[in-house]
Amino acid sequence: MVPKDPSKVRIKDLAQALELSMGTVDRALNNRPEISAATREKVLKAARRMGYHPDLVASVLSSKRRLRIAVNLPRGVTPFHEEVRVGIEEEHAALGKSVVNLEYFHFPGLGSGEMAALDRAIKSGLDGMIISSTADTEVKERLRHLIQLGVPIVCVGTDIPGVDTVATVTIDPFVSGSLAGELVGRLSANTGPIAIVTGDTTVTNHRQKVESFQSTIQQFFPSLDLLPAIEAHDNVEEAYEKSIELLRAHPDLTACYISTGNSIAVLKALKDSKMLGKTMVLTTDLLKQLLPHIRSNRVAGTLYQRPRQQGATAYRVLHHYLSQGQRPAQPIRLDPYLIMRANLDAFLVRRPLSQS
Amino acid sequence: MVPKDPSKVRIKDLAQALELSMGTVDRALNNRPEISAATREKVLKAARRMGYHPDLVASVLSSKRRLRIAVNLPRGVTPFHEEVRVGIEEEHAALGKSVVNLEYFHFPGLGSGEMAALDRAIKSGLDGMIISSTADTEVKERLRHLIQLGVPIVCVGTDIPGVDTVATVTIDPFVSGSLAGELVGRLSANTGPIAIVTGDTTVTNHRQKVESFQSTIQQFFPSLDLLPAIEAHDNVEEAYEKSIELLRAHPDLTACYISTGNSIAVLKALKDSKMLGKTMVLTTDLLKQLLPHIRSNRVAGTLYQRPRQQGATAYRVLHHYLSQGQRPAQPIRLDPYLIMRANLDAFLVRRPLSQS
DNA sequence: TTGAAAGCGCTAACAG
DNA sequence: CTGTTAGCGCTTTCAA
Repeated sequence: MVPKDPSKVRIKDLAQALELSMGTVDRALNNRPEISAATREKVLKAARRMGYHPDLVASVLSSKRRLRIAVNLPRGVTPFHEEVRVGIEEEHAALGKSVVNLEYFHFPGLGSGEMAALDRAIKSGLDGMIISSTADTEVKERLRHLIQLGVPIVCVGTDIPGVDTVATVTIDPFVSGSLAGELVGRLSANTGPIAIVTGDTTVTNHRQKVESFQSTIQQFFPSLDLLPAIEAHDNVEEAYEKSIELLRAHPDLTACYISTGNSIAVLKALKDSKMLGKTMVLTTDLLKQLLPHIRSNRVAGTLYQRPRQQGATAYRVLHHYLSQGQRPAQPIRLDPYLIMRANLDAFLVRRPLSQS
Repeated sequence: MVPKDPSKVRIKDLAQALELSMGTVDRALNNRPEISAATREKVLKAARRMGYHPDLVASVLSSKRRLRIAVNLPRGVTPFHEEVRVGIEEEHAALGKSVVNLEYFHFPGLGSGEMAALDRAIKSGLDGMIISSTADTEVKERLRHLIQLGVPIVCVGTDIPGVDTVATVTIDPFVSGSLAGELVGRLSANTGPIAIVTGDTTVTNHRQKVESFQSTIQQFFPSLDLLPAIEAHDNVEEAYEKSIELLRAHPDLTACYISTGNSIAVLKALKDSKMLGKTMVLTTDLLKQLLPHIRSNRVAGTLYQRPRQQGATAYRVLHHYLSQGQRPAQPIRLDPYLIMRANLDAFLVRRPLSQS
């Protein structure tokens, strides 16, 4: 242990140097309204010159308020979001629960009850919000409104086109897509048709994955026959129907890259078309039902999206923005983990899968 | 924002309930000596009963001391450790510099000056320490002594056999080794000799990587001819000599997995033996000199060890131990990133490589 | 061994 | 618009 740095510049020091009161200095430093522009400038300049840095600990202790972060996520349907929630919770604990109040607003599924949950959250008053992607235009409208009111929103999992979030945390679509391309190219026969099943190409993140995958195949494996991307819109039926159709048109499908969470439906279509085990399959999620397929190599591998880390990072970014006012310059992109037959069990040891 | 929880139990509440002073309660709660065993028990019981939880923010603000964490790492030789340092620094900034004082004790290389740096650190007094692996028995002796004095030590990068660190942060050797095995098995011809170059098999982490790799090959690719592991002891000359020897004995080497940071020397040996581009190579680091080899596919891929994340995690774990007294039950293991030709550039975009 | 009281640096309520 | 002052919950003297 060591004594606190005595050379540290405090509000009191600034106040003395400028012959102002601590209250005034505080007002200038924290952008409070009750102060003249002139004094504010003077204070800010002095603060910069003297090297003032706010002491967050003291600030938190002193203010009788805590930040309120709302978490709007579907509950009980997608394992991805269950994991995201765990990550948020863990980071919340690590960063100190005494500073932030976490409040969950669940809804039963993507697109159902989302609006109501959002309205509840808004009504309860909040300083920031973590959400997952949404395609609902009405929801988007509300989000834009929230942002206008100055409430920062962090989106986790995908981006939301048309909504100016403070940050967006996703898997790196370029790394993911190009690695998928490389693996498909190397691990499958080097001729024949290659399919890619995605969510919705109006979502930037989805589109970038597709494009990276495609350009990797074109550049390094030109002998493969790249089929147009299939959009399944995160819908089980749609994914199944379109996959069946695909397999009818291409009964010799060499490989299939499922770039968002639709693997189960696609696998079912493969099975029903008697292609399971013949077509090389690369997925991006890690569901319980997927494990036997990976073990038996019917699924060559999965580019795990690390939902827990995504949740933790989203929380952290929002926390940082709320306490320091800095938003990340770039979208935040995590690198995927490659999980295959051999490393699956070593991976799972440290990472109990949530049910479903 | 929301008012602070008014139902929170404070020291003052305990004091009032027990008809003691805040000072006495504080002494009991923090294991200070100047208190009778009887009152201490009474206080602790009441604290538990009433659900008291210390407010760390207030505690830090009030105490005139800060934690002192020493970082003992080589400087200017291994890019790995440069990155580890960046990670430590970032996490330090994120977790609040006002709580901890970071102090660096550098030394010029693994095994040189390490002892002196350690002694300087010890003499300066410290609450915790982050170090990297060491093979030096004299250094280990000192570390054990430090631990006996109650100074927690977190080891980053590898483990230190025989030293009871509070935590050890490494890449997951099982995931890493088995994934390497899978990739070697799938991406190389399925016959011929396979080599593995490691550091030092007395280091648990190194041994586990080797064993995972071997058992994966044996289980899934039995037609490959697995050669005994080569130990290079993180020494450039040794790595080169032994590789040359290896290649003389096995001029048809199918693949080579370099499981610790010796890739450059091994690649030089491959080149000098005219085998570069013929033998499939899998590495674990990401040096500047390696990039052209990855781009040209002479190196099939690298299982990146994420040194920055390792540093950040090490800091975080130590911080947590120092403030909460909890040590992780298990060694902390990160999963590697697979980097290949196609995703290399997408990966580097967000991650400027340090020089050398 | 215990109690009383003065801060840590900042915020917020109130007065001017 | 600005100044004054009383805390936030805990630690740390200093006195008893």
